[in-house]
Amino acid sequence: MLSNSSKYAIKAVLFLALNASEKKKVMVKDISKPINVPQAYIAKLLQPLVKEGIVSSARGPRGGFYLDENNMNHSIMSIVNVIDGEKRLKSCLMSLKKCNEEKPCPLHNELSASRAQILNNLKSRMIKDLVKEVEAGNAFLPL
Amino acid sequence: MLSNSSKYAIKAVLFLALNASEKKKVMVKDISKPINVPQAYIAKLLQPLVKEGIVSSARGPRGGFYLDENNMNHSIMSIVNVIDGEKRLKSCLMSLKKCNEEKPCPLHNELSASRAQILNNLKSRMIKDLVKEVEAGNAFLPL
DNA sequence: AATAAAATATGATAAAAATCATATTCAAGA
DNA sequence: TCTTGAATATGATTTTTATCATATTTTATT
Repeated sequence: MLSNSSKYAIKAVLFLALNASEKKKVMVKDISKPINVPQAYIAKLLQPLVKEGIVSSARGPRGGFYLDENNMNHSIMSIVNVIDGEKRLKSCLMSLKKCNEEKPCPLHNELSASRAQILNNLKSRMIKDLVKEVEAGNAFLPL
Repeated sequence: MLSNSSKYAIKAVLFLALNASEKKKVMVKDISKPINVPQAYIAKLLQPLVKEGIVSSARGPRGGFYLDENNMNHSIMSIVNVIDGEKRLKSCLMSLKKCNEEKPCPLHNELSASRAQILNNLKSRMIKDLVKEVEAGNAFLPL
């Protein structure tokens, strides 16, 4: 459902949301260790996120990555879409092109509801919402 | 969530359940075309399923694959487990080892319920159940 | 017994995903 | 303006997954 890369990206974004700010930028090497993802790998994943405005960055000395208010208003799904592309989440569980509500495949009926729940959730939950949950003590790191 | 291989395997099993029997065995080449999976590939996938008793087979002239009553009593999850291994479905959406009900990751709370639904479904639905749905006209092929 | 038709076993190749390495660009501070 | 510290861009390597090919074994049929 989610690629490894997407999972890593989500972890990195969440980590930044919780631990960085414009005043306190965090360098890749200081992201990679706590989220347990190779530095070069996460560095590469961050690029398209910066380009899409989900993460902010600054080069040079005292540079690094962080999230501002705007960045935090992106959904979790938007992260996945940037990294994995749109269709990964949208295709049916069995990847059947011809499967739809009128002519559902045998797995469709039972699974599509719970699947839709997951997708809705990823779409409607913003980064800031997850941050709030952690701050309220209802969810936890480390990632 | 499901590998390509698992999806193919499920398609093949379903196809056999609907179109083959001990009296009317079906050869790989006659499976591969309708389910739209390369012959050599599906042939390989069928082997472990035969070994695990999810599919029946016979060699030689008039040989082929089919499902008997016993075979049909396996769950969809059992197919996935044979092809992808047990842990693929079991690991958390984010693949976080430390994530659990006591210390859920930020995505856990909202997602675990719908996820559990899907898994339960795959576990409790037997091949014969899907066959019945198709026969009743509530679900459709082609796959 | 010999033949032919099928699955089975094994391994080779190709494609995609994940990981690693390095050169380039930009910005801050001296 | 020079140096240094950081992201950024690009590409190479490795690993995994998917796909293809072929030789072997089994069994029904003649």
